[in-house]
Amino acid sequence: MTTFKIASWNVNSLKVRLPHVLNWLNEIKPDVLAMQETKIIDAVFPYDEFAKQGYVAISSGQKTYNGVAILWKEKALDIMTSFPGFDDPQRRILGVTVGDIRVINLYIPNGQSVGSEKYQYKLTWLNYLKEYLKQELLKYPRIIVLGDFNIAPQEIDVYEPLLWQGKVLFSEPERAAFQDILQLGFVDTYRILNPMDKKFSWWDYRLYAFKRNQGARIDHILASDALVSYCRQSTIDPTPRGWERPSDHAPVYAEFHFN
DNA sequence: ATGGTTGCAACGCAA
Repeated sequence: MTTFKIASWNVNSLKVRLPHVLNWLNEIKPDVLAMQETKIIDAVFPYDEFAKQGYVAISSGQKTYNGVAILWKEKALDIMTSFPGFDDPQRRILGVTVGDIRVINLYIPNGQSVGSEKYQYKLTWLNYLKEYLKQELLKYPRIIVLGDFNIAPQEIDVYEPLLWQGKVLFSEPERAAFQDILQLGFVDTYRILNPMDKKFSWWDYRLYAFKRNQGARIDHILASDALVSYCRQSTIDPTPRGWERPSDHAPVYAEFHFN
């Protein structure tokens, strides 16, 4: 029996959050950590700090905004950093393969507000994602798609559905795009294993949102149909959100048990 | 209540 623990965390600046990330890795010891909003270029990525804890890092970063990275205990192959035919300067996707598992780390655009240019970019991005995942499923049966989706899939995933109605992160087109992705052959591991739990992964920095637990579940770990039966646990860990100078997102992680 | 806070980097932008 081997267990495989995979995590995702929007760190909102790896430079600022590095101590939190190192502490959390030491405590939870995931096999893989996918990070978003690293906001750091590859040349100054803190590879050595992670190597001390036994992780190899791959970064697809940029200055100031966006940036994704994956930590893994083994060598990763088939690195992918942008959709075919979409020359996007924003570093938002990182796909890697280790063993027989394909991992796709996402920082889906926030969308700013419904109807804005950034919202349109988000929907366009989601279309490219759908096409890409469709192709990936033909190549790899075992896929984990995880990251900051910036989409709360259902009413149970926001603190006050009436307040969120029609708003960015919860609008119908975004939620429909999320369902379309599941339709390709993926399962939201948190929701299938915790059908009634109303827990959040992100809280706005403003207005004491975390203290009031006014948040949304927008960070997800999807498993392809071939992997779902091996997933035994999918968790949100709100603890680091309460630490000093936190990210606005909590880490999430899922555990798979293989024979 | 159309605010509020954080990170970046530079006096605004993105989240």
